[in-house]
Amino acid sequence: MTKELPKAYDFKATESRIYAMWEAGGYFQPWNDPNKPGFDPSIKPFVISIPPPNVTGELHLGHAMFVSVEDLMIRYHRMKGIPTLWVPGTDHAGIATQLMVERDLLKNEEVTREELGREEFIKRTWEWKRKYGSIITNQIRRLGASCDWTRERFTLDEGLSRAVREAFVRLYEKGLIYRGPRLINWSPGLKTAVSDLEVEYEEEDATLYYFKYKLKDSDEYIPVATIRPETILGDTAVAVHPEDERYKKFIGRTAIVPILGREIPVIADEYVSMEFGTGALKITPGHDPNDYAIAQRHGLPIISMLDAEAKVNENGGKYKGQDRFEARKNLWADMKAAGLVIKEEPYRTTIPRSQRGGEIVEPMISTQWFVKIEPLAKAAIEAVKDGRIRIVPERFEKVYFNWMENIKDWCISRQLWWGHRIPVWYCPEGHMTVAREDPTECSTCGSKDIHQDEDVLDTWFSSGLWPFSTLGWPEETPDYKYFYPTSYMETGYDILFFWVARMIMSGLEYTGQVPFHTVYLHGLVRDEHGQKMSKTKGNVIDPLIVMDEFGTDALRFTLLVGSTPGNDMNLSVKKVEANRNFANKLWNAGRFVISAVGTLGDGQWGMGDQSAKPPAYTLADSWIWARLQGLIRDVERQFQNFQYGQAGQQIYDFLWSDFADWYVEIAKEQLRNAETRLQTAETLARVFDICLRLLHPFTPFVTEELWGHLRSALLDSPLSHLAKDWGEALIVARFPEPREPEGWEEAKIADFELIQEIVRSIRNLRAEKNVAPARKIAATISAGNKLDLLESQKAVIASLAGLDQSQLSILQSLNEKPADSAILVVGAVEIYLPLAGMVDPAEERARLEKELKETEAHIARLEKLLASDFAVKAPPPVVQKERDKLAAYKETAGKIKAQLA
RNA sequence: GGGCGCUUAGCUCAGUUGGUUAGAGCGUCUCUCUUACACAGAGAAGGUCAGGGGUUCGAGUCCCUUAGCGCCCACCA
Repeated sequence: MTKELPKAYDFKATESRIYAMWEAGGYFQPWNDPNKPGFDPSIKPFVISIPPPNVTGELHLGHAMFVSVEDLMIRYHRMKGIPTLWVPGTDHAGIATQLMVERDLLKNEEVTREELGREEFIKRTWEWKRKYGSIITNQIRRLGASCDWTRERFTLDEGLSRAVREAFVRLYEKGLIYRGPRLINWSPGLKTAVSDLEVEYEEEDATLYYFKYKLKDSDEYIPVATIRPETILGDTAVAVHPEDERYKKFIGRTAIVPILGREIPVIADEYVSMEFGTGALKITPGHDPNDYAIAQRHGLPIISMLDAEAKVNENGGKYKGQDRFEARKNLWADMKAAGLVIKEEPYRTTIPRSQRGGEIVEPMISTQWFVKIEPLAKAAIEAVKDGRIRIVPERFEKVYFNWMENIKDWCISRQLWWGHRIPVWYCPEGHMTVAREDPTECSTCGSKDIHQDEDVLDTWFSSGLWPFSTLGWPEETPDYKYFYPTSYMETGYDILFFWVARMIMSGLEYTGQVPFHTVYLHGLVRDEHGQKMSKTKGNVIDPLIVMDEFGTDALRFTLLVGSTPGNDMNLSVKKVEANRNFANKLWNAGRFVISAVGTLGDGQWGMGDQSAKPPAYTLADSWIWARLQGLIRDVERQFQNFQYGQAGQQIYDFLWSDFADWYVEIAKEQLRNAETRLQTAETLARVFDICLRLLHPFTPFVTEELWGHLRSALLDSPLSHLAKDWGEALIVARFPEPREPEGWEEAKIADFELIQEIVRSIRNLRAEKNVAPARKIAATISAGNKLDLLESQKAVIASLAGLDQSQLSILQSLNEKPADSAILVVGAVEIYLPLAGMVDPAEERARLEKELKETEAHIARLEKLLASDFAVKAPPPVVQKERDKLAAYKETAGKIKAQLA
């Protein structure tokens, strides 16, 4: 006897215990490990690198989503018997972490990072990381992530830092990294350069300022419009279109910069649009990318007029020291006073804002480090084009190509402290020493007076190396040799460019191989109405709270089922609740199966007669088995096609509808019968076992728990042979293998479906007539050629339809119709339910007539169909199916007509 | 300005080689605390699959087109 399991699944008592069991049991580590004895290099592993969450992060639904999907992929492959490795780790997240520590310092110690100094600040940040870095990884554990924590990495740890240096130096030596002054995106709040990707363009209300650009020695002027008047201070030309009749005459003349009085040329450039604005353009090469390009073409000087905090610098005359917006106001007022203003008008335009701080990004000239990206991009495009990398869903390949083909050089230096410091040293002579190991002298002149570049690298530079740096690269470690390249890269489509594209480029460049062969992109999780979750909107769903309330399995199942690759999903707590109910349903189905197995050997049912010939399986036994085989085939196909949601949905439906609603109900009856008891318990156990295996990648906790109970129940029972080879934990049990359908399956399914229809039609009528569910009623069935089938299923029909079996007679045909009966027709089967006092002949007639009408409509439709080209052009099996349907309808119609006659 | 996605039951969504009565969950209505489960069971109502056109024997599914919504990319002051 197994001990009684609680009526409701208690996930709280289960999850942490199960997870600890897995982790302690070493199940998360690949069974074929190149660092251990007995390693076989010929077995191909399945590998995923985790998208490393920010080390300072707190769990959100994005994490829950990727963990759910990746853990499903990993568990599925592990259960297929493949050596499986999921490498976990965290990202140092330069800007995010630095900001967080700075804020903390300011709050708690009222000290800025500058006051603290670089060295001390970094020390503090490491302390912070040590203190809080495990929060996120523990939260990921809570989601059930079966990653190999013995291989956990951090982007700033020693090995990865070595990888970053190696990568930098190699690129530099190849001439693919260069340093120089360029127009970059400057974030004045963060006081650092950011890459193009880190700038977000939002359409906002702005003002378009029109003013006069006076010409030298003349009263004439060129009208010019701008959104940022303060940049007038950095103007080095006024440009017009060469064919513009209005301004042609001014080309080559000199204009006077308002207030400053500087003299600048009027130039002609075809970039200028005659239709837009005033048709004349002020050129500020130091603070605008287009102007910068024009200045390059015309050899114009470039003036920077803002400092690192976006305050006007010495080039701005009397506005020096003013903030850019302050200067805008003041300059404009002065120009107004000077009579240079034409007008202002409201204008909608896109404003560049920092992805991180949110403040307006300023284009500025600055000396930074860049990666020459084109050769890298070319190889990365090729890898997807020739199929070495497949992107799922496929439409993102187009997005990928579009971005890669228009990619610009990547600004990789950041004026931050928290990150990988650029491995370049300068001597007083200005020589650069680029080295893998910290040098002690200048490699050119030997000077000992060298200092390292102050900047750190963009965080994405190190995450771009993640799939191989975590495995030991640049060392040819056993892990690297065996597990690289990895298999799937699973992540959100929102970081396709930031991360995926860069991993592909760097993987190809440094390792000469694609870092993974499949990219699977999931969508974003939104709230139940499709709104982006945000703290300000207050619609954030916290996965931790959801897990507390409904359990991890419920959350995982919700995220996996009902969403489609690459599509955003709307999540509501209601859905999670529904899936908590599913976990509970599974639990209780399990309790039933376990108790059925557990009571086998106790003699209560007079069992133990091993000499008796094992009886044939019942129709229900065969049916559920056949349905299960179909399910296994479907699930396998869907896993191959990345249709995890579909697969989960189908398992859900099978479990709830086929297994629980039908088979379990029938099993209750079969368990009461000594002849069918053993086989029923066996079928219950075998089917349920397979369900648990199929479901385990989706809902690992409840399945593992139940499987353990089922296993021990079986081992204590006459069915112990079933569990003999099960092993100790479901996590490493074999995933069901699909089999070719056997010949008998289809017929058994059809037979059972007839029984289902009969039962359903009786239930339906009972409900219609308000027959109390507990009331057993009599019935007479005219079975025609289904006599044998129905006779064999008599007990099933009786118990499921609430009939009194002793008053249920099944005959081939009736000589006389029972009086006072409701009549149901299912194909060729007629069912008479003597419901004295409840049957109104007129009502009955009306019901039958309605049914006849419906049936005849079907017949007409099918006859028409079969008379059309369909019969000749459609594939024969499809046509045959319709013919069979028609025959069934005709039979029904015939029976009803006879009743009505 | 390009590109992509979405539009299916009151709500949120599935529906991948096109197969003929379109599914689920939640919600609604009626019964039932039946010895796995009321986090449940039985039954029911509810959709011209955004509009239009086309291909096909057959279209929610493929093609074209229109509209609405959303997203990504892009240097028009």
